[in-house]
Amino acid sequence: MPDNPSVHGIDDSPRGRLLSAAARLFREKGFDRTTVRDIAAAVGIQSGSIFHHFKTKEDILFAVMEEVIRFNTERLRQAVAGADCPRDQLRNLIRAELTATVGDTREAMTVMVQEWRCLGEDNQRRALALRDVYERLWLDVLERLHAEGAFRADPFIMRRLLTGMIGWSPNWFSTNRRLSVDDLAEIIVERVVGES
Amino acid sequence: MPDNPSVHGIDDSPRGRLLSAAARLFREKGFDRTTVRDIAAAVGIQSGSIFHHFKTKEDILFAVMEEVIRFNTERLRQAVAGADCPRDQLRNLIRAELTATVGDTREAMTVMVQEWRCLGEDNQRRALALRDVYERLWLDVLERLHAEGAFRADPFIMRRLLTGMIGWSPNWFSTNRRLSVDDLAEIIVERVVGES
DNA sequence: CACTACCAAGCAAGCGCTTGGTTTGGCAAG
DNA sequence: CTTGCCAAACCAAGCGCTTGCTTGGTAGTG
Repeated sequence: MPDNPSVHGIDDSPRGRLLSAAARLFREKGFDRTTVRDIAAAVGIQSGSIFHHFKTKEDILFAVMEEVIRFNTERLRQAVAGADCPRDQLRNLIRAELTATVGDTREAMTVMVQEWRCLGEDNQRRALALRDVYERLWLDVLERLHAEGAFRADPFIMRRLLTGMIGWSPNWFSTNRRLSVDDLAEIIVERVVGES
Repeated sequence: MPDNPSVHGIDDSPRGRLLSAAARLFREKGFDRTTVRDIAAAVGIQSGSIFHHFKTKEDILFAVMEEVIRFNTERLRQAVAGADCPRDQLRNLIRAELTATVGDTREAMTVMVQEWRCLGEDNQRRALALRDVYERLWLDVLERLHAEGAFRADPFIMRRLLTGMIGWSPNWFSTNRRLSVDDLAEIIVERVVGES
């Protein structure tokens, strides 16, 4: 029965332990290559017992995504609330999403980006609704910066470029190197408002 | 027998038609959710007949990736050769990779980014070797720009941010909108050397 | 005794791949 | 012009295995 470092924002009920293990496995091997037997073995139960907690395998994936979106939406809210001017809010947002992406919710965030299409239509719609709230927080700040003349490009497009830069980072960023999350955040800020 | 728009850089031999169909399906449904029966049906043959052309299903995936890397490495070479100063070379590189990513080799490029882990170890190493050549072309130009003082950040990191921005674009960029590939390329250039 | 959490066993479906044989197009010998 | 032949391309059938999920029952707790 291997131990499992739990993902931030998920409790350690049986259901929670299942979610953390699933998030890790989904990231390592992908949703399709992860079997319910893998997940069960990771928390030390029989494969059939999973279906006492979740109706289907896809429901596990959706639950992982739902938890991580809710947790990080709250994190973004505090990031915006923790600064006064839009420029500092942007820095906080980038730090927050970077932390989510390469830090404490890394597993689940990666899963959310990469395994989107493994959800059925209904679950995709439900997840999209949650994502809209999340994206609104970004756009509000970016639109304010744009209005101030901090950058020329369309705020929607700027957000897409940011999503790309930040979303790709788990593929190369390593925590134990010279570059810290704050360092990287600063570099990304400069991609938006220019090197001062 | 449904018709299949062939991917650029792939001929229309039986093998080539198989590759184009596979690239499209891999992108739409992912490697794991695409069955050999799907691919066979897309080109109008029996599932078993596929293994006359490829030893395993994974070999099809690798072949798709190999073709697209070779084709686009050549494209990058011409992009660099087609400009004199590093700044124009950068613009050409961004245009070229954008074209590859949202244009003619869109299917195969997306597959290469997303289905990397579906390759076995050997094939991953072989693909990585091809990618190194591709990345060298980028780094040469970025290092020259950095030496000129066009930007402060580490060229390696700058390349990673560019990979993220460009690699994410197929998830939102639409060909038939106001924004052209060249427009987007210009916006991305400005993320590197600043808005003039 | 009810409730949550779990086990042991296994089913039906779908998967990648194999097998042995058939069709097809080109091409040189008679 | 015909014939014989070969290799490439393909078919029809199905094997062995894995998959998600079901079922019927049990241990522990308040």
